[in-house]
Amino acid sequence: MTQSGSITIEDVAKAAGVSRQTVSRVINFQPNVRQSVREKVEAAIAELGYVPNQAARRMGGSRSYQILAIFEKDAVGRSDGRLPLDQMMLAGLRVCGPRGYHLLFEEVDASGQKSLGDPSEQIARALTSLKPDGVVLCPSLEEDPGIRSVLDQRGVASDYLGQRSEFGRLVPGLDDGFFAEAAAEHLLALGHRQMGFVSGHHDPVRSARRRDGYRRALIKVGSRAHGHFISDAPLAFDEAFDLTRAWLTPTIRPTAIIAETEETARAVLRAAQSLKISVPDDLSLLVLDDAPGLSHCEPALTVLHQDYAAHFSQACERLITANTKSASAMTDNKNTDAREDGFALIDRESVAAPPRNR
Amino acid sequence: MTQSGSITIEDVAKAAGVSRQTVSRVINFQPNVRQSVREKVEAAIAELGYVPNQAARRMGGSRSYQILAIFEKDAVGRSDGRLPLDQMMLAGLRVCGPRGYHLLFEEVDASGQKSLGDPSEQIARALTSLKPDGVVLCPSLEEDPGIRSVLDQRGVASDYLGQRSEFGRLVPGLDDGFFAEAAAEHLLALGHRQMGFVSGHHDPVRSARRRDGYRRALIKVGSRAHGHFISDAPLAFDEAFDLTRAWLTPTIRPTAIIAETEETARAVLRAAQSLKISVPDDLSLLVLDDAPGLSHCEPALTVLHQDYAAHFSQACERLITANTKSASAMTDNKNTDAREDGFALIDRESVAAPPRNR
DNA sequence: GTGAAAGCGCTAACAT
DNA sequence: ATGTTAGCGCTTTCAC
Repeated sequence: MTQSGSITIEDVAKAAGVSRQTVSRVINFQPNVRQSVREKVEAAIAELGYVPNQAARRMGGSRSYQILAIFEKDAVGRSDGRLPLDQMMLAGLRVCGPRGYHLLFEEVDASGQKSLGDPSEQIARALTSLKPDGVVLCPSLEEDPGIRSVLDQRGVASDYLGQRSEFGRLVPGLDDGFFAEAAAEHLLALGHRQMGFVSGHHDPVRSARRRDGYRRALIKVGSRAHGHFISDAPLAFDEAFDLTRAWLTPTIRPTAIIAETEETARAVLRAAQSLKISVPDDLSLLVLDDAPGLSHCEPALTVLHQDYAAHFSQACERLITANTKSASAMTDNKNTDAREDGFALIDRESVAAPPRNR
Repeated sequence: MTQSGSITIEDVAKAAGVSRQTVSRVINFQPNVRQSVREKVEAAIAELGYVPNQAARRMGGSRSYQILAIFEKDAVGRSDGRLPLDQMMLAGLRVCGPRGYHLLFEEVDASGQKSLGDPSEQIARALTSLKPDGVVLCPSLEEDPGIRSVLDQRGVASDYLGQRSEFGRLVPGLDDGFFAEAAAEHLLALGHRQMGFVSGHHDPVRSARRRDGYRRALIKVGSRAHGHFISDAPLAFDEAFDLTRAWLTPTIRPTAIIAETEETARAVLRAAQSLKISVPDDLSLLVLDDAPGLSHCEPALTVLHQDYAAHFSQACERLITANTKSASAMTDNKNTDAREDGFALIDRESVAAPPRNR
């Protein structure tokens, strides 16, 4: 069926009795091709099993049908709130594939490798080698001015996971503050007022933004809990365990705790168990980071998590759309910003109303 | 510093006062360039910040510097023993990047999508579009004859995660039998004889191979436990819980259990707890699948896991090496097969000698 | 609406 | 050991 010696656009042109150019127009969905001709070409394509050669497209034209995702070495992984590269990739693949785009990942290592140069040089190299149509900068690379400027200089389209407003301006990057605020408000709505926050995130800056969001939510309803029940930095398991025990021992204690990661959540849970404090009857526990094992805790832990995969695929989509649009309509990108919230609640068994409300 | 209008091989040639071809030879580490000339060219490259254009290399030559990893939709993820795509990608990137290769991932969906055609057609399309130098077929795609034959026809180099011997012949694919055998032997060496095996793997075929390996190990030492303490199919949490309780209730009961996944491990642990059977004092628990939360169980769970990332990066490496070799030395690939075992023990707290041995 | 010509940046094959 | 000549398969630009 499929022949071995590559089938080129030339072959299709010949088979359809048209010029290469017409075939090119058809495969690129460009105008100025009569319907009848288009159909003839499409038939020839189907019959010959023609598939355009990616490298050749890049060579000839201006688009490369490649989008490049760049992430920081330490920012991806399976613990402490790191990015779920696997899920992001799957989501990205599913938007890129059908549109004929390919997705490439590149890791940059900020911790000064000598031979490779600094991160922006690494990226510059990748850009000239690959000439991607767009790049997705994963957190917290979007905050690196050196990288941003390389991208700008080259005029490479870039996008990010989410955006937030900072000092009244919209800046790229996840809105961790809003996210934590939403988490707190979820518990507030249930009636909780004495509410704790245990940090565990690998990125102290993002973690601090989350604590701010949590504070805002509590201040808004006039609770002073944020003065008492909050860790002032990301904690490891043992620290989180000790801190939680300290919170839960006195009579006045939180009725709900937000744990930033799987690890801290397990610590909180164990601390509660050690004190015979029942979850969720006496204490609600909300985790900001999902993991498969969380559904097999006793009780199963309720999670509100940032949907990194959705954020990522949306970034890919925007990049592709911008690329396609500018090629034809070139409508001004007024940045409609109908971005989703980008987080999702998985309601399991660890969150309930506070005791006095029942 | 770095100029915007692309710097090409031509620019370097001019700057170094040589021909394009000589520059090409230098960047490809080919022979027949005088040391002095080589240095002049290298200097020019460094000065101009030249980086070869990937697409152009593909167009001109026969190598594409791309390797394509293909996986099945349902075979990757974070539960039930699925492939850790993120870790594989990182490992792969780290071998490909330094050698100038790029890594692409492609998902195939066996569950008959109409528009895309069957898996081998999807792959055929990717192959003609990308012309990768090699492809890594992830489990259990290596068992699909249709896919293998597409690869063969096109003469695309392919490699796999591991290999095992089957009916006396070496076939591609992970050696799950040997792996489970090793797990059982680890416990056997500690003195366990009554040993259970709880399946939970998403792939029943691989799971069955593991159970066989476990059986072999027990038979080898004359234990009959494999007749009693083994699930006959992959189990979900509740089933694993019930089965384990059934095993642990009578007087004659296993002193060790191998759980295939995080989920089943948690089920076993809970079953033991519910029966007040202490782990590891009365029961050892060995898990075949790691997850971050496993180190925060009570007790922390000991894991022996297949190192998919290592398998994957080794496959990439072999592909690249073969590609490079054939370009210069073309030594016959006698398949030295110095492949690693490809699994690793993470010794935590859930495995100990059986009670009677202490 | 369609076609012809001219590259894109590189490497293979062949000179020299 | 080095240079020259052809392309690779596509898109762009510009004719028609």
